[in-house]
Amino acid sequence: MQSSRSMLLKNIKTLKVIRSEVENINHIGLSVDCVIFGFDENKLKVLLMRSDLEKFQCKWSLLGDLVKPDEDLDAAAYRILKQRAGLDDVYLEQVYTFGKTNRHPGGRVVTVAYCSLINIQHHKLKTLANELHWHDVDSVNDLAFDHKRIFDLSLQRLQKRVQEHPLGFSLLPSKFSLRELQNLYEAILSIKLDRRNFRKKLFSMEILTDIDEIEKNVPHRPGKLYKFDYDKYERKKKKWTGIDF
Amino acid sequence: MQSSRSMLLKNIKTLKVIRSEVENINHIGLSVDCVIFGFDENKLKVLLMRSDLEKFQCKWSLLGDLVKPDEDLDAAAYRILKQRAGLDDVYLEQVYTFGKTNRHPGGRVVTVAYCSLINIQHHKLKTLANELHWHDVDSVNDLAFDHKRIFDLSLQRLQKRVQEHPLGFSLLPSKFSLRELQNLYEAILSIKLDRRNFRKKLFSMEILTDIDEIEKNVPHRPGKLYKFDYDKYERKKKKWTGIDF
DNA sequence: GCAAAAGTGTTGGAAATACACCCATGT
DNA sequence: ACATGGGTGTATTTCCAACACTTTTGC
Repeated sequence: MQSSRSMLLKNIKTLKVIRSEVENINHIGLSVDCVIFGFDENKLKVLLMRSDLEKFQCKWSLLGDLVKPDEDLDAAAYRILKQRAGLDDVYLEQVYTFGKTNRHPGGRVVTVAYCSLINIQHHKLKTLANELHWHDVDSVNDLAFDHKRIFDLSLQRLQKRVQEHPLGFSLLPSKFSLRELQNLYEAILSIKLDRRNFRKKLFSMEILTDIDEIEKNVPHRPGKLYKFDYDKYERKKKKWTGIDF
Repeated sequence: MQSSRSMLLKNIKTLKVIRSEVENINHIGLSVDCVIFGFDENKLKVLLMRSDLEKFQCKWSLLGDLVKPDEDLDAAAYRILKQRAGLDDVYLEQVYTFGKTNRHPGGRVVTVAYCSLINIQHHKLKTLANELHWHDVDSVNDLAFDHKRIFDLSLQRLQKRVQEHPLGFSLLPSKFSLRELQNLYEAILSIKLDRRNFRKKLFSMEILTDIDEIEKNVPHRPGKLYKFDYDKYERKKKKWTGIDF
């Protein structure tokens, strides 16, 4: 105990030492990159802009910026989304942190990826700076920096999360038909689903409210419209125990 | 298009500008904290040490340190684990990044949490500096910094991951009885499982090899010992599509 | 009336659950 | 002999997957 005590003392650091290490020695830049998914024309989309960086001018990039020293990490993500795309009222979720020393040509910059799902109709882009616009996810390649890796991982994460939580609804208008919902899942997961089983499943979850309206102006029999009932979901959501791999 | 082009030019940054921002303006410390889980005496454990920091001397903390400017983030995690606990040959997985401005009293330090599962018998701690030792997970409270939050989230993540992937095996000796395996799952998930159904499930997965040995020195009928067969798992693991929330 | 998508049930198989008795070993 | 946990099987239920025809609307 005495020896462990002396080791403890040997290694002890004061706040001043830490502060000096951070300010004078450990110059690591910290940035946030946002991967914003949307859904339109039955396709999953992602929001990209032209890179700010001279070197990458011709390449597309995620929406990112350096974190300010007095800014919470989450706050930085929201600020960046607001600044880069004028988007507000959007729920962001942290995905992963990328920290290879050589990932940024301008020096050591570690980046934290955030992702979000938004309804393209409800969140009109308020700026088009840097040629900001929506791209089909399957046409994304060769992004600036390591953004392709970030994008790939975010998409993977989305595919998993969307199966575990009712995130998909935030990509749709608040009133939607079951066909739209199914198209969404098929697009995100790149699979085909059986229509009858899909309906059965969704109805049995009892998270949809039939609002007694139908589609308009479709060149075929109109479908019924539903709303997602968040409260019902909260009450019913399953606890998850059991081994399953 | 012309206006978007001019906006593009207005905002453009050279590498030099970025470098200067990182070095002169954005002083954000970056650290890694490791949450190391182990299993012993039928209890889930976590490795803690006394905080390095004067201010937190009386509190327990995770194993952490600042990331060096020329060190990959993952490498930093492995280095810290080696340095703090003498542990090698351990698989680390990134969990989450914590970035509140006020989380560290020594200034702005953002930390990336990593977690790991190790077999306490096979990885004897090679140092006891800072009173490093194993704590029962349910007796953990009031850690230094925001380490309790980090710990809680890591445990949550572990509980989830362990149901989706055969991670649990790395907490056990390479030869183990089904009872030990079941105890492990019960400890991690804090639930009771039916013994017969548990066996049935595991056998039907065909990921265990019967090595034709039995337990020794137990005060009751000895159980058979098994090994985890990673190759079989790789061949059989399920792809996962379907909605399930 | 025709094209296009909406809406609807049943069945068989697989997997999960619940549950109770005998067996092998150490003391 | 007894205490302790090891080992085993069956019946029931629940969930999932596969599958085809009729209905409603716009044109």
